[in-house]
Amino acid sequence: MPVNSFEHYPMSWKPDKKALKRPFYKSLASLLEQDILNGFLASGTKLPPQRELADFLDLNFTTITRAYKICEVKGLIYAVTGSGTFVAPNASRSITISIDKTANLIDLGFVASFEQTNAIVKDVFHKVVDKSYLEQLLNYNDPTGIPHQKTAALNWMESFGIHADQEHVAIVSGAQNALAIALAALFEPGNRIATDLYTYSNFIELAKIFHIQLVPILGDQFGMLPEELEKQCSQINIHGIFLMPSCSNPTTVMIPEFRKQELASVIRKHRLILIEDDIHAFLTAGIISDYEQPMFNLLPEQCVYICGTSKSICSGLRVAFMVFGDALREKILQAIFNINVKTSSFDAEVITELILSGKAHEIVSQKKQLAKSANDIYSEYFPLNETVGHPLSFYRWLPIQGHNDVLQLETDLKRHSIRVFHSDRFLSGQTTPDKYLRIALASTNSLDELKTGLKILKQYLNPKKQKA
Amino acid sequence: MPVNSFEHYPMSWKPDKKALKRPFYKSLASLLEQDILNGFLASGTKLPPQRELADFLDLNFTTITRAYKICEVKGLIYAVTGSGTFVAPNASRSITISIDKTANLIDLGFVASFEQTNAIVKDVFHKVVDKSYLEQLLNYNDPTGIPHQKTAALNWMESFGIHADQEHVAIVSGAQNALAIALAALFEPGNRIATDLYTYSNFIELAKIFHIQLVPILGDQFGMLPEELEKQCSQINIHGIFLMPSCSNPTTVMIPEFRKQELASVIRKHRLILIEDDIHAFLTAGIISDYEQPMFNLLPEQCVYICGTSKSICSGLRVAFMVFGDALREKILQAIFNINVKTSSFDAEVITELILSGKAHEIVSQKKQLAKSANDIYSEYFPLNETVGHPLSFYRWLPIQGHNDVLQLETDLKRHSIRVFHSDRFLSGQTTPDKYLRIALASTNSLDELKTGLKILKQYLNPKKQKA
DNA sequence: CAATTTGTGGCTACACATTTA
DNA sequence: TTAAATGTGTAGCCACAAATT
Repeated sequence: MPVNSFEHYPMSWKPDKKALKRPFYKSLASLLEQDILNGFLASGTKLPPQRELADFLDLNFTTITRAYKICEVKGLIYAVTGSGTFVAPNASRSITISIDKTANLIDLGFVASFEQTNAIVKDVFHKVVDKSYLEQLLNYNDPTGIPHQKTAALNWMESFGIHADQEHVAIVSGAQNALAIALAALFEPGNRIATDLYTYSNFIELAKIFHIQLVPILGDQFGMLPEELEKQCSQINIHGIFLMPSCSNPTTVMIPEFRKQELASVIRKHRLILIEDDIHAFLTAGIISDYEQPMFNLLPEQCVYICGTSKSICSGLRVAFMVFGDALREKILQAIFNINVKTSSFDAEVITELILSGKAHEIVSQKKQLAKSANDIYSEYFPLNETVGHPLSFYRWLPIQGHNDVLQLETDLKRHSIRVFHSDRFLSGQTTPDKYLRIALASTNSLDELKTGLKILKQYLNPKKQKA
Repeated sequence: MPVNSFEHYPMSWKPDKKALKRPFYKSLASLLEQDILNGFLASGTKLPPQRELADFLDLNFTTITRAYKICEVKGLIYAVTGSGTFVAPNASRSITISIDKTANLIDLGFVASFEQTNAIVKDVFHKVVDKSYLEQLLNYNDPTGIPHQKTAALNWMESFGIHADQEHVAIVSGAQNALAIALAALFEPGNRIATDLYTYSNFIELAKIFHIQLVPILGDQFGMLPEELEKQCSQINIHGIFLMPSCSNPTTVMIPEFRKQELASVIRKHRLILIEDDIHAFLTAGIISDYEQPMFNLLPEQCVYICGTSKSICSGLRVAFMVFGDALREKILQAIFNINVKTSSFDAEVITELILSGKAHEIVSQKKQLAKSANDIYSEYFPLNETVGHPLSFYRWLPIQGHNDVLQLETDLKRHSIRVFHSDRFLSGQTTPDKYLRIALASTNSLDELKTGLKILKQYLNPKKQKA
């Protein structure tokens, strides 16, 4: 029997003692999961401390620890030593972001890539199907890419500062696919990966699939703070780190060279595996003055560099390049064979042809121009703070106030024909008081439609000013 | 201190007590892993019982359990209640099978798909690039397939007995990719999946990646034995089952209708999730008299049906169809978005065009003809046992004797310019006394090359007869 | 800065199921 | 058939680390 009565000290969660079956820890975890998914326990709710709940249920407190752990690994709750256990921000729903053309909405949510440039790609298809070696693209050969395709890939990445050889590059089916391969190849369930407080939501979901725990690290305008990373690394066992130095998703933060060096030194010291998603390299290298090199160059033996072509060249062709050190090579190749077998050599050939013919550069400059225009339009509605963020980003990070109910805000805006995502979707760990919206600029059918969307959004967020 | 001295009772493995650091269980697991990977402990070696080792190391025996468990999940060892713990057959190497054109070998190892038919595919490419809607294939839209592509897919599968609607089919990047998606979507680390004793080696590796334990189930000439499945299910908690009813890889066993019914009833009773890999449907439906329907029809709500087009139509275009019940739909779609984002709409369009134009059927009949010829050639060298196995299989399962050292046999044959895989690569669990070779018939550049290969192989396996 | 709260991780105890002899 | 051997799974105990007060 419990020693104390808890009737006077209300606990936020009082599971029915009679509903508990053996094994207790599984049964309790499933009760908690149900109550969270059914909405009885809202995001951010503090759960009873382990010892208190144990006393209430007349169990040993480590049995509660076990139950809480199950829910934590599922991403339903998170625990902070010293302060307690809380219901996670995105506990009750998936935050995977995918395209959605079913409703007739102005899409400021999913980040596409100014699909207007795809007309240029069309021509190249004709050229590729007339190649004499077309038939050689249709078999199982060269699962990581045909040599001349890899050469083109290396050529493409050279302008971003990447230097590698044929043995240390592989062609995979898009950047997201590369992330899945990296997680499968290099991490195990229960491993921890450091990320920015706000990070790419599909990476969060991917981590959930592989049961990898994300450890949010504080940052400033220059990206993740090295001393915060150092602190976490010295406290708990962290295995990897995920960064998008050229332009973080969703915050648009660029990491300058000095910060890259500092971070690299912490990463080196603690032997973390760095996953560098450089999907925005084409918007940054040679354009932004601070940009010197990818972090891969600083840590070649403990880094996977991922360069997707969906944002820069063509989204429908699912092609990305992975570059990796020799120490990681074998594992990554195995994971590629097991998850993809190979990537369509035809798709890779079209990308190759686009690169070699110079059309890829043409597309990139068109996309840059479109990004410039879209950002100009954006700044008409929401003036940019000059000191923060990438000027050509395909999305913007808009601070908002007084809209704490994420689901409500997104739903409300849908009623106004706008699809947009709230910052809580991008939270890698606990919730924060600051709230934002990520506004995709590259997904509308035209810049005019973008204008319409931003106008509606502004009116919604700030109705008084608009009326005046 | 240990109570007994073990100097007189030699244990197969005596870890150095002094090398143990805290935490003991991790330290011990890593010692064991090292000794297995370095070859000090050979496949099949019986490890000391948990209690005995605990006594020797002066630890509690459940600490040993933990250490053993870590290695078991990694696939290094396997435990059998009552009889002990043993080093796994494929502990010290990856058994992923991928194409390898680097050496100049006759490939009887990797199963390709008579790539001679790819010339037919070439023509269709020209037709597709001239489509008016080509540009619509180059964006992020329709991540699970464009409606008319799904219609073609359903059309294609209808002849195999599959009936489903647009909402319950998705296009993914090949059958192996579909398996990865199914495992990611529907299972968790530590879950168990029942398989045949010998099963598709890349599925074994995929299970390792996702930390899913395979439970080998005995079978006979008609496939897995329902009573054996029932026995395992009632003993331990099994979550899923993997079957290739049309033609098991590597054994070429076909499951007849009566056995499908029996298995389905056990699967239904224990609510297993069935992963049905029907990559050989095109060789079976309408050809083999026993074939009536896929198991998906018997268990539509708890089955993922996977129909790859790499073996039947074209291997270089990475396209497979997944069909699933409503209960599994949401999870599978999420996994597709997270692992692939989407599959190239262009590749899917080529497959669609091949299906709609009837060229796919033309390819299939050519492949069947080639398979027939290849099997005829095979039977000249190794007479077929009429009662077992698929007559048109792209590979054969050859019983051998006296070649227990897998690595040695494969290496020896490589020296004779033959690439071939030993049955141990396909073992889902403990080792067996019977030994086989899987002989791929669909991967040589010509049927003549196949003849040469089989001749060398026969000579190697049976030198005396050859001399006579 | 010390005491307290709260979570983490590792080792032990033990009941139980299956297999083998 | 029974006893012994052997692995499985759950719960409890405890030292400790971090954060809060």
